[in-house]
Amino acid sequence: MTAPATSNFYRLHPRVQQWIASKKWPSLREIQELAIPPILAGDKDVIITAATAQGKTEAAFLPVFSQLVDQPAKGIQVIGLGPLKALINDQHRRLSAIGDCLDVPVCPWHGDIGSGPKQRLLKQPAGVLLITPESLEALFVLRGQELNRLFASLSYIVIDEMHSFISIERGRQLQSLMQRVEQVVGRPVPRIGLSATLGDMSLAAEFLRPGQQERVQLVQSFAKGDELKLQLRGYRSSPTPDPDEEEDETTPPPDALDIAQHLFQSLRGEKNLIFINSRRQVERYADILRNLSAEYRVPNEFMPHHGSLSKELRAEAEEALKRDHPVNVICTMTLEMGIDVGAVQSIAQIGPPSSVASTRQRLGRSGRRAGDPAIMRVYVSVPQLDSYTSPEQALYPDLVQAIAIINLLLEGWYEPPIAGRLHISTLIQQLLSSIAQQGGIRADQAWHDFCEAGPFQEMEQGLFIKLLRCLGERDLIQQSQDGLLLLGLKGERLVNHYTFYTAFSTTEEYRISTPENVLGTLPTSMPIAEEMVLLFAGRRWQVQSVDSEKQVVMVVPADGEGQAPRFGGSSGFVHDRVRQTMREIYRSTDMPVYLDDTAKTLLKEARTQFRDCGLDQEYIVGEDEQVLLFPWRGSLVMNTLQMLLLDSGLKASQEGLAIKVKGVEPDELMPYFQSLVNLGPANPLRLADVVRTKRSEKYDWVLTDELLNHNYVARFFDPQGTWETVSEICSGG
DNA sequence: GACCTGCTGCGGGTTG
Repeated sequence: MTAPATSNFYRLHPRVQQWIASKKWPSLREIQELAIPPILAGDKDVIITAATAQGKTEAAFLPVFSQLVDQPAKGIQVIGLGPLKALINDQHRRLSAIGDCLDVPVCPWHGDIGSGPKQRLLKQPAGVLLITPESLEALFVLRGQELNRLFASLSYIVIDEMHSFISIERGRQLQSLMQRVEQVVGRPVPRIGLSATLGDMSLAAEFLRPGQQERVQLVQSFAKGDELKLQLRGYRSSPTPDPDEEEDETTPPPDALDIAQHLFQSLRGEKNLIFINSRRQVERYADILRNLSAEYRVPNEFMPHHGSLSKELRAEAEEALKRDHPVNVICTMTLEMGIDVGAVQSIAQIGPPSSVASTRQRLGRSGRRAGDPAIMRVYVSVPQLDSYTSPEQALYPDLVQAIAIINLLLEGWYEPPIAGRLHISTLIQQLLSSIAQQGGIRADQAWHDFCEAGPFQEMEQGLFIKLLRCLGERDLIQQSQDGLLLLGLKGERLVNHYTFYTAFSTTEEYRISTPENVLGTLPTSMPIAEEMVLLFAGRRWQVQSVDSEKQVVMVVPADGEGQAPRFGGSSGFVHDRVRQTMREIYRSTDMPVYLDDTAKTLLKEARTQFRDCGLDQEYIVGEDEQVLLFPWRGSLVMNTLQMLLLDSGLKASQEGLAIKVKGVEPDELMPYFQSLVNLGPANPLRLADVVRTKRSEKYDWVLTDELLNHNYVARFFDPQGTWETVSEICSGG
């Protein structure tokens, strides 16, 4: 150890010091030093944030273990929550290495863990429990009466990859579960959150301890990651297809062949990750690259990995990454975090990334060995301009979005958490779960625990009462003589099914299978016919039979051209800041150094097209009988603005960066916008009536129109931001 | 044209 005498190292328990000494680490990392005092103090919540591969897990757990050795107790002392089963397995491996030396048991608990270890822990609760939010939910529902015995001496709650929970249903469930744990033990338990990509620290603190940010201490290391090597490669795609003609689904477009050719030449013989924005594209590239390998008579080193592949096929790709052989895995966000893939030489990203945070997360997969640079190649293609190209497409939005995201990444900015969502669906789950856990709850107590002093602080009391009434009418809950809320018949059925434990909703799927192996799943929304040739799991298959009853698609290996499945789904939100940065890039003349020659030429063209249609001066561009409005804002403002226009009887649709309005002239829109400015921010609830499809969360089917509207507008509208945008457009700023 | 995550109890068979 080269640590100075004042090092916090010496505050750790001697047995923990011994363990560290046995590892022969040259010294503790900065983040590991800094985390020791606040965690040992045990009177505050702590956020630990540092670049990837800086040892955040150890930063949290060295002082946590120190405390456990210092003050041994019966019962579970630490709950470690993680977003992925694979991550929990990985943490278990790393932490039990320490725990074994200190006689502190570490128990993994999730759906793939057999009943043996679970029963042993229930019989003899001790040490560290590593668990998913869903499995913790199951413990509350099924073992409500035993929780006190299990958790009475709980000292810490640790959340791994905290960013992956923030702003989504699962995160709200996690917050609620932490609060319910504290209620069971009757005191606050220090919470420790770990992440590399938290945008706004005060909002991250708000997530960790809602309403009590002052309790949260930030431990941040500014130790820079290693060098970053970056290239953005530009490609021209084929001419925009005639919209009247059917798209040919089986022949790859020339730009995809060019990109695949470059991947093939530059990545073979190494170990790399290739990120693509959709599962369909993963399958297309896997097919092209397999064919290239066959053409050149070399072994295929490209394997697909995405969420619709079976566990076995995914494990195969993961195992290949761990072995000491060249392999390139083509994946969606499935390999953004999770399994330790070891050292990969580089990251490729095909198509524009949609968020800064996920790009940073992907980049963290490369250059993990000290001294190795992180390498990322971004491939973006733009359409060939012809008579079908719209002015919006001629701005090459994909290219400029990729540049905007890279620039924001280099500035160190990440998307902050989204505030204001009601999460009514998750509140329903938590109410039902809490009733199951305790046998019944009082309405006023539930209001206090979940909303007034709990994680659902955006709910107003009036709305909460309406929700209880709605749940009563739908027979999810009922009220007993003495005023206790109990489960209704339907509520009972929901809670007793194993799908209850997840907060997020899922779509119906077919299983796709050969006589020997399950390959994965396909959404039932996809039209499938017998004889059809599909690209799946990096190979070609012919459909033999479809069993709609058992929901199974049987396939056999096939030759010939096939098409990649459409998996459906919706794209992620783009943040306002990304769109505003895009506008700055169009207006600037700076040429980013990481662009290749084609990308430089394309950026120059995009800027010329931006000026030529007057967007350097105006927000609205006229085109015969229709206008394109460029608000330079993210998804929420775009949605709100589109609905405002539709509400006024205008034919408005979203076209990438722009909103297209048919049948008007630019001059006619300005007086309308001026009236919107004068009226002030719109009433979003009235606007929600315009929207036809509002169900997206798990229990939305339960809600009355009024509750559904409230839930929808809190999630998909931004009236204030939209009013500011319209004001900006009117003032010409 | 568009991501991802997760889940229990129980019965019946096999193996040590």
